[in-house]
Amino acid sequence: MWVMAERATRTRQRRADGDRTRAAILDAAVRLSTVDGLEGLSIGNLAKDLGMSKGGVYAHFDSKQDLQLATVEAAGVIFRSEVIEPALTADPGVPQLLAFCDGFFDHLERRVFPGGCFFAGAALEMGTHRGPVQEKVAEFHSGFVQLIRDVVRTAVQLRQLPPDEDPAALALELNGTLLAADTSFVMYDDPSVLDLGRRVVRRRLGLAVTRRDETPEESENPQ
Amino acid sequence: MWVMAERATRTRQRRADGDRTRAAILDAAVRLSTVDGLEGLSIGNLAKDLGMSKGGVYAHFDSKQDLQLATVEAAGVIFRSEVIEPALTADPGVPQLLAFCDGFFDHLERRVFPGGCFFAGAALEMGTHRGPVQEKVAEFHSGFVQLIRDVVRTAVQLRQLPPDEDPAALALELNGTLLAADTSFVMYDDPSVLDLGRRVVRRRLGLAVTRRDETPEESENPQ
DNA sequence: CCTACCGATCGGTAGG
DNA sequence: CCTACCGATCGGTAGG
Repeated sequence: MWVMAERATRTRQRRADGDRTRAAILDAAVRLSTVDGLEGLSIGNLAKDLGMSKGGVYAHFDSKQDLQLATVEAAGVIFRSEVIEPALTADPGVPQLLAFCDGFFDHLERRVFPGGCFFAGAALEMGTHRGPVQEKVAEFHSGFVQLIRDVVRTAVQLRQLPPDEDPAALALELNGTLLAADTSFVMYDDPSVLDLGRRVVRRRLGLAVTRRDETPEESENPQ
Repeated sequence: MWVMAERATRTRQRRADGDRTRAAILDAAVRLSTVDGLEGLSIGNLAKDLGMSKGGVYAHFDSKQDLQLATVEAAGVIFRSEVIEPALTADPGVPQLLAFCDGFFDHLERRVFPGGCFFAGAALEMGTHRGPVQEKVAEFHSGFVQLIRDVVRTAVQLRQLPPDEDPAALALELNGTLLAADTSFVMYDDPSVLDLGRRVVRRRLGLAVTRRDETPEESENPQ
């Protein structure tokens, strides 16, 4: 009896170690791939970063593509927990839209990913290389855009936005502002573009923008 | 006398051949790098694509970085002639802003670069790799953004846009819409997102958006 | 999870 | 503009 228990414990322990190692590999893979890209990520570099051998990495992933797929998955888990889920606790409609965007700017500023938004980079890099990895990135991207569209639709129903507001159009605008801010932030390493992004989003959602040099009233379009 | 003339002709001919080869290399380099990235671009692949040897490529470029710098330069010349310069023939202010954006959407649709906007990809890829290449990409990027800001300022002066319009904010919004459209276009290979982008830009610039299912009057914000 | 190895390709050079 | 080569690294495998 104790033999079986002992063996079960050992198996559980070993699996737990394996899972921890796998998680550590993926954590490093997500980090490195936001800097070097999903293609630029190499098993050799990854192993060196972790202080282990290439064979050790291959014990957890059958191929580079397998590693890339798991890396996209792991990045999605991080993005969901760091950006999407916190924003979903805000009130439905415009407050949630604002929370998505602010959460995005914040995750850049906190450098959740050292090379900027994982999915912005992955989308442009893998968009030209059709295959399972591109499909997984596209799936996440379209899910995020669809989520924004749904919340815009809710905001319209709640009369927080005008009835003719096109959800797809506003989703493109908001997503675009996030992408442009990410690009400038990565390029110039300057957080001031994130403040500009925050102001743009507030104005577009019809919210007051407080700046030192103007009163909220002046924000109204006088035409 | 004829010897010098002969030699000059030969030299000119040889230089012309060399220039033509160099231009052909850069044309292929721009094309390949929008698909594989500026780092993913390899001298071997480039030579194979051109049907020449690696040594032939190294006869024109001292190093990969030298090739990358020339590739960014060549992409800039293409982007200027295909997008920026045609737009500058439009009337100053809002018409020029519209022309920049329409020109950008058109250059995607015409597949001037097979892998989408060269600079969108290059900015995200090289943003995390500081050096001469990143600086050249950043220089072009900031020049484009500055150009948009200047034209917004002109539009405000011409009273085509409200006096409180923030040039930096509108530049971020327009640039963002272009980036979001590029990302979706590359990812899903679907030109319909370009039409969505065109509508978004027109609306943001206060221009009539004609759609089958609504009159321009309905586009006004009823709040 | 390791060492030791495979063929292919990388950026780059020598010499012509 | 070519061939022939360099050391380093790539993704991946074998065997333990």
